[in-house]
Amino acid sequence: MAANILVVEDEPAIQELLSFNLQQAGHHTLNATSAEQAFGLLRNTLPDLILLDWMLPGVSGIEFARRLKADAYTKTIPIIMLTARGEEQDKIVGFDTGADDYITKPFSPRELMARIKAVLRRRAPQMTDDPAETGGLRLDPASHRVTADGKAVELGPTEFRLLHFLMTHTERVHSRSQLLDQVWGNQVFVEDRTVDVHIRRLRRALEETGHEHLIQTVRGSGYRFSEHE
Amino acid sequence: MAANILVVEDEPAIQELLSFNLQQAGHHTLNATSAEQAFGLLRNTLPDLILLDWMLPGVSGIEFARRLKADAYTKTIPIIMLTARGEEQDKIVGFDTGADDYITKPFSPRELMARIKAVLRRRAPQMTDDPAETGGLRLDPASHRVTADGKAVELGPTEFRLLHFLMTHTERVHSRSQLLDQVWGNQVFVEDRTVDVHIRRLRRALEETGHEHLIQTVRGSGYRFSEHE
DNA sequence: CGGAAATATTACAGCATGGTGACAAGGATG
DNA sequence: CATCCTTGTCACCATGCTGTAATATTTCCG
Repeated sequence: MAANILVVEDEPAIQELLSFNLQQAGHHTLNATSAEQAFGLLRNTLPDLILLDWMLPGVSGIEFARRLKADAYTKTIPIIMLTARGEEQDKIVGFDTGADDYITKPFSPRELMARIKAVLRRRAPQMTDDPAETGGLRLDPASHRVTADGKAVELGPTEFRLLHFLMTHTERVHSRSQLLDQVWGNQVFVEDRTVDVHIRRLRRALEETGHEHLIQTVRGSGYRFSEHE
Repeated sequence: MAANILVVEDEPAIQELLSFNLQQAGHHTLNATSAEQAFGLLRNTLPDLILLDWMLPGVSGIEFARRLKADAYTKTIPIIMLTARGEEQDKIVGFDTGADDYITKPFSPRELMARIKAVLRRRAPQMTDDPAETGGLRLDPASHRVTADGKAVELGPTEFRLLHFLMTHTERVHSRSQLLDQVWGNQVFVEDRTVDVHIRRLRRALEETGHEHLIQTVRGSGYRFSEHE
């Protein structure tokens, strides 16, 4: 868990309710009461998910979502729409703007949490605390442990995050800059080549148990985590 | 157990019934017959849980709950709602205000106690008086005693609470700020590094019997209680 | 085969992080 | 009032982690 979630909601009571429940679940929250304020916050940090009220004073929620999806920097951020109206028509329009999910008031906190987890699982599996298990490796985010065939693997913080991302996005090539974005964060300025070094460190740690073949180089493209070959 | 429970209920008969059962179960009770009176009591002490009647003269129970959840000082207190109406609609609104559970009159004392225990366990397992036992350590909240392989361990109050929390949430990394929230309380402002010092004090106390390995550092993340390694 | 481009590997300096002991303020106790 | 205990903070130190650059190796292609 531990995602940064931006809540855009003008009604203080609901704002409070949402923030409280999110924090209870271990997330960090950013709060905005209008689309304008939200844009200001987005200039500093990009959240992992946005909870967005349908109806907002000034720029409406739906217009806000449209703008986010039009901007390359923000268009990948998952959005969950909140609305008082439960009409089918609205849902369709909501999805059209790029909302990833939809929840109608009144809702139970339990349901909201379930949807958040579902969206994060789809868009950013490494953000949840579900254990990942592939090719003899097991990585448990909750206890922050990695084992290879049952034996403990020692990793530094960056290698841990790197492996976590790779294990939740297997059988896929990731370029160095994609890895920097996903593992380091999209605002960090670091040499592309630095990725090579951390891949090296990760491989060395996996050599202990002979699992280094899981981390594969794709010449000209990047790296891949794969069970095959 | 031994939690402080605030009962907000205007009907004397039910008030009496609740208080009696709660005290029977070893809890301390505070009584209020209206939301106004309850607010007065909250200025002095924050209870561990609130039993709240849905219908109250003056400010209604649901409005009372909403206000509690809007205040940073009280918003973390679990609330169990009492209502005569068993309609589904009510339940949904109840959860919206942040009530943690729901019970409809008439109810059996047995059921009520079970729900109270469940809520306390969910919100703060270390608040129940179930003894915790792991890796040779035994911590008994009721007698406020800790033993390591049968030998007594001397701990200060903070170290006791810290160990209690860790033993009820093992095999999991806790960041310093999570520990501050859970062990110190979320209204305290204390340096993150203070946690280190108390971890040190806890470890030193456990060194006497060679159990200090149970408290593990996860560099860059926090601390963990674990039997392994 | 020769050479260029891409990747692997190593070394290292700077920085971040956690461990530790000391200490003063505050509270409880007698 | 004196004393003891607890608590939070700080300063200092040791260690681990990180990014970069320099060097070695591999791969690809004419």
